[in-house]
Amino acid sequence: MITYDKLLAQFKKILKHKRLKFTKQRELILKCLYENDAHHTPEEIHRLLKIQYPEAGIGIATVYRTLALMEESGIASSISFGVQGKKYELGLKKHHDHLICTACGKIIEFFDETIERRQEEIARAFDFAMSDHTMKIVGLCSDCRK
Amino acid sequence: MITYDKLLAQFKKILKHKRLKFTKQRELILKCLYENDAHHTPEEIHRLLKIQYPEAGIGIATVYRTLALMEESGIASSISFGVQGKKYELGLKKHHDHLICTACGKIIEFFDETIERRQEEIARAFDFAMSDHTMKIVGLCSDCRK
DNA sequence: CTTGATGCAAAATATTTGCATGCTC
DNA sequence: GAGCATGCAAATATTTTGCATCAAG
Repeated sequence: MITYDKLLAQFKKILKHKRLKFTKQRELILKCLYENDAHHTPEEIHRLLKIQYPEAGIGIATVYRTLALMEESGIASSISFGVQGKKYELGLKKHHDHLICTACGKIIEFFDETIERRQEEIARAFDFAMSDHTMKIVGLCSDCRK
Repeated sequence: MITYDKLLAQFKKILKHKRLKFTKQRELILKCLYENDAHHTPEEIHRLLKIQYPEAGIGIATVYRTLALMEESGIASSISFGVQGKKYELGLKKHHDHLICTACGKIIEFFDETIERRQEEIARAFDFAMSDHTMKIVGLCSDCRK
């Protein structure tokens, strides 16, 4: 897993390249994604930030704007889970896919070489320049079947 | 592809089994999904219905309620595309996955045996009772790269 | 006739935007 | 200092709900 310092450096580099500014809010949102490495909605991230850094007083609009910016730059990525809307996670992790339990909401990440390779072949077959791909397996985890 | 009559029969069967009623609105929404076989948001479906069957005066709430019901019963299924929110399609087609062009929004469906098999193996490996799975490949189609 | 379904409008959510002000660079 | 970023509140957009009425079984 990437260290926070490297992540931060990468983020700063992207900001500089886009001539955007590095602000305390952007740093805290990045840190929040790093430290709470599950998948969170913008609301959840906002709530976490208000609890962890109440003095910063980060507004919800900034959270939305920053997450959009991060997704656009590849620093974060989002995935949609049915009803609950978009959830974000850091995007610089190794690529992976998700298993989602419909009962408890648990999310398990996995990586599978066979699937990765096959996706590339399919994109090629349809003459698609693949920029991203996601796979979700939905079901009941072992705990919830007990 | 399933015929409309078969689809309708299946839908009626499900409704009867759930002790729900077969209404003109539900029929029209089903027909709309059948005839416009792309992927549509609830709003789009509502708009189509207002154009095609203005005299029915179907309300947006009914569209939402009916799509939820159909998804729950497997008659329809939804997929989320980034910003644009949930889109619905008929769920009784053969299972398939999607290629999505980020430039023109085109959606291509495909089916791949290797991926299907591998997904089952992965679910088994994590002791997951898989109920559904989706895969999206995002990128630029050949037309949009020209 | 009983009970679920509908449309409407209001409510609840979710997300985006305008703008005055504050902070990076 | 110039210009982007921020917070706030208002504006939008999206989805759900309450309720009186309608219609299917």
